[in-house]
Amino acid sequence: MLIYDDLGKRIATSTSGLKLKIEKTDIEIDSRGFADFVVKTFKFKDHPVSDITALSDAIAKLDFVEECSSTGGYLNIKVKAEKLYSIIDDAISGVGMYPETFQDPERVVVEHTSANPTGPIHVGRIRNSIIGDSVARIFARYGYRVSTHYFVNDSGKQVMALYEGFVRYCKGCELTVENLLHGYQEIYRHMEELGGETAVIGPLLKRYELPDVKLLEEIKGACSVVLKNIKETLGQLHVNIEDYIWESGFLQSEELVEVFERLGTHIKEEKKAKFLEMPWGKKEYLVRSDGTKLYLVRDLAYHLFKTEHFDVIVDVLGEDHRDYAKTLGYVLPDLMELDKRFEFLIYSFISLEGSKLSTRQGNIITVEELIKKGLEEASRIVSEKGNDYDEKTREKIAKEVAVASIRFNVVRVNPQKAIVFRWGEALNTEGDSAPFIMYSYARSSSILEKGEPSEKRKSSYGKEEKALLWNMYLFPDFIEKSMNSKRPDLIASYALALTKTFNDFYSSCQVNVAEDDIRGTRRRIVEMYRTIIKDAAGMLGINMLERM
RNA sequence: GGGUCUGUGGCCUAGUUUGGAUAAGGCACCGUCCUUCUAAGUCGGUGAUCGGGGGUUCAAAUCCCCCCAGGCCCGCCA
Repeated sequence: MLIYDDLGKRIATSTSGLKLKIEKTDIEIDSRGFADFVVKTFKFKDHPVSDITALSDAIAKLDFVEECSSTGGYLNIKVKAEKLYSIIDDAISGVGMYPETFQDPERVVVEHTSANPTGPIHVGRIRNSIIGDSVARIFARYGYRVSTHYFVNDSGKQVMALYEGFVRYCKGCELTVENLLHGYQEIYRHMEELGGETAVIGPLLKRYELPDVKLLEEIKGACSVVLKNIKETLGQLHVNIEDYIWESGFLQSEELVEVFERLGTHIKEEKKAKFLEMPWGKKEYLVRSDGTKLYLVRDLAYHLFKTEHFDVIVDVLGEDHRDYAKTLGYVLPDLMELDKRFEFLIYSFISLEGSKLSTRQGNIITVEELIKKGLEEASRIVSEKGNDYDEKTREKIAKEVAVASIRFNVVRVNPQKAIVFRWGEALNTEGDSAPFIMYSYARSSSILEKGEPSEKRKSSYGKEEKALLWNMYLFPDFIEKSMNSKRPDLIASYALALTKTFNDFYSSCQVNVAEDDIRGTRRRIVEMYRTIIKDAAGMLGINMLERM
């Protein structure tokens, strides 16, 4: 959990002795520029005006309240800038961050990406990784003990097609991603002439479940090659997944046995096939008529495994898995009686304008390609700026800018909303973008680097200083909201809004040329901003640069 | 066909959970500001009956109903 001086809560508490008591939820953060906090008093119709006045007076008396005025059914509360300053200053002086994180004993696992290792990761898939990685970072920032998982599918028809395609169309070739992908696309192109999926993959499935250890190893080997490529790509985007859990590991596992035990009498049978019946009428199959097991079983075993180590299990899934998530959300707690928190973060797809993304059909834009173009674009911009940075510095700037831009342009959109991939937007570096944030950070670094420090502090604050302090004060609120709703885009909007208020401050408040007390205060405000914006960007996997 | 999610200026996005004070940003376009700490920036301007229609309410982008358009799902695939 987060620890900070919650002024809204203090206002609510202070009204406990009044006729009109308000809750923290009655105190809203103003978004229209009337005040800092706002209370909608028109909601309290059954209270006489005198109660509202008493409420207003009580709030106005609080030591951190600058002003509390009642107008047109609203209570507009303005907080003292010096209070905001000291709240943030104290936290950063004490623990180096605002707000402070109190380690929660609950263990959280975020499973994300989990793309079939049948080819390089493409732009349609990357949203999963970016959202998943950001959510994991936000949970960790909030105070949970977080781990990340990638569930590697090396047991299904797709990977068998990958293996078989390589054997048939690339016999004797070197085991590379390109050759594997070629074989994979070829086998799907010729599937009809070969007699269909059952004829081609069926025999492999049987051998797989025996299990034929040699086959298992060979398939896993093929998957490893592709997975290595995926890992490298993810790493470039600062997505580092802690554990890769192999699906084949559950084939003969204790967990798999326990899944069947726990499901017990819930399992129905029809023509030797085993299935579960959902309350909404759907049948979910566990075992085929020929005795081979379906993905659901292995995934249930994997989830059982997760409950042995974690308290909160978060799955990041594409919208095509919405119904599947509903199934898991029912089977795990209700049929298997697992008493843990299962949460599903469903996101909509990134589509290509006019065409559909498909690894099988070869219609993809790979993330490698996206990063490459992003790097070229960023390098071009860095050169154009005409700074006197050396080659190494330029490369570093271009790399971080490219990665940050790509991540930001994906993460800033509400996961629920679909994204159409457009090059111009994917690599956007102006306006509402990562470089806009990074640039203001670089400027703040420059301010601190150039001027003289001062221990003196001033006692009054200007409009822009106050606005910046207020927005910084609100940081914990946004961390909480984005954690609770599993929406990293809220952190992205926050970072943009905070940067805008910093830019206002920057353009109207001179720091280094000011008198000692003003300079001392302003430099400290700049330090606070740097700490907070870097923290926020960090939750989105964006690394700040001291200069750019 | 059934289910589900989405629809906000020319384009992209926030606001919808918990209905209220001028619908907020960005891109593009027009104009402003580098002899003040980095112009990837700043300031100003043009531009929205919030998909359409009904309803509830003193009050609707927000809640309810119907319709339209688009995404996704409806496998003994994963």
